[in-house]
Amino acid sequence: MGSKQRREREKEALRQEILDAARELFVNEGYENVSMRRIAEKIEYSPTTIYLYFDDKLSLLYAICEETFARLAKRMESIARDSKDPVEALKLGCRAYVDFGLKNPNHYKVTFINHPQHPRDDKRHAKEESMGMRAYGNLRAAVEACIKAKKFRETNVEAVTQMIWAGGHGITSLLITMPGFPWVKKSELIDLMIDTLVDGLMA
Amino acid sequence: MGSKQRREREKEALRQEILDAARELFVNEGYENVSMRRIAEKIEYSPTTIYLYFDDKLSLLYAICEETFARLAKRMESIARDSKDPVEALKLGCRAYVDFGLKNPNHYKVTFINHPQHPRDDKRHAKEESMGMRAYGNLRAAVEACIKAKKFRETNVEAVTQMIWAGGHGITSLLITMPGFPWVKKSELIDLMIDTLVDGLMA
DNA sequence: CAGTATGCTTAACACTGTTAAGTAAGAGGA
DNA sequence: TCCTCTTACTTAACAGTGTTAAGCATACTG
Repeated sequence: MGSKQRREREKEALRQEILDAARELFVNEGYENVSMRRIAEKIEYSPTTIYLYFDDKLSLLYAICEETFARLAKRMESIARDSKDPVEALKLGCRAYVDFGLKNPNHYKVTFINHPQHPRDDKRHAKEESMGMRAYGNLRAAVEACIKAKKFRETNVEAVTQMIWAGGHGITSLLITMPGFPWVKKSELIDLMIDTLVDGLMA
Repeated sequence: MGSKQRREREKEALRQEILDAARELFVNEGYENVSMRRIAEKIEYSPTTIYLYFDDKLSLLYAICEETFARLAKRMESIARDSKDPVEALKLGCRAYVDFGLKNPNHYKVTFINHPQHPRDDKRHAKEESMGMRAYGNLRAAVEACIKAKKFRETNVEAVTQMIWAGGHGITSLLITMPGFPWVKKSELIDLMIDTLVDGLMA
């Protein structure tokens, strides 16, 4: 009886179909501008069908964010591998992070800016953010490499990592959420931030 | 006929009452968790009465944000006045900004993080953000003073101002939106950011 | 072939922001 | 004082939201 396996395959396929539809809508129009009914319409099922595959709208979002995080983490890892100089690697990693955010603004919004948290959110949180933690770990490793190579002066690795993250996030999020503001050239702003932070950390 | 004036005074009083109720609810529970009906209930009027005083929910929010901005701008200005050293003034200003955000997280969320923009948003935007621009102007002036005093090396004032803002905003927004993350001590993180940026900018 | 489990849908609930229409009270003029 | 008209507010409703409970076929199992 391969029928059971086939049905399970079909179930998984529909799950993916829902995910794909939701991702496209979320990314193009933003999380809160997309209704469950619209997602359902897109996949040509009834709205309630989605609830057979996902707990709620937020879970749908979390699942998509995980994918996104995975892509980001992968990119950061390949940068770390390909670079020789640890400082250069860190800089490239930061740029990659910001660029990633600017290229996927709605994704970024949803994962880092709005970051809607479930009411009564326990193990769910930790699990969904595993990929995010992996990306954070990459950044931390890059910082640690700079310190080990004596390029940075000895300091609290955790704090420095978080500060650099905050620097990148600050630029990314402001550029995304306030597009009407008279910003200077984006790349100038990004480079200035990264260079200034790194300069300030130099031994 | 003083009756006309009296009625106008009463109208203004109700407007303030609405604003006060909305502010308290927004600040305590967050913008999107508060419904017009709840605000109405609090002031003991029907929900539609609010629409006689404000265009919509977002306008209510904007009005409140203006007040908040004004407070922030005032604080920053007094810091600028009281400090002698321009670099110290800049540092204190940044700290004041971050502290302000952390002390009023829901206000900060609503003004800087979510920053909901009206669809078909023209002069409204510019006007509502006048106070924000004033605060930005203060920061810019502080940066300019550092450059004029030859403490910072000559650079693009606009870019440096925006970078510093992004640095402060990055920390503030991350601390607010991801309270579950294993952050290092807040004050350590804030000081590290400010000191590192300023060090990186020093002549 | 009967019975049951599976996968999906229809209908509904309790909300949301917002608008149109209606009502009651007070002001202004004769 | 009486009538009219404006002002301030309310009630009812619309169109939408996320989500759940109940029902209905289809397909699998004994």
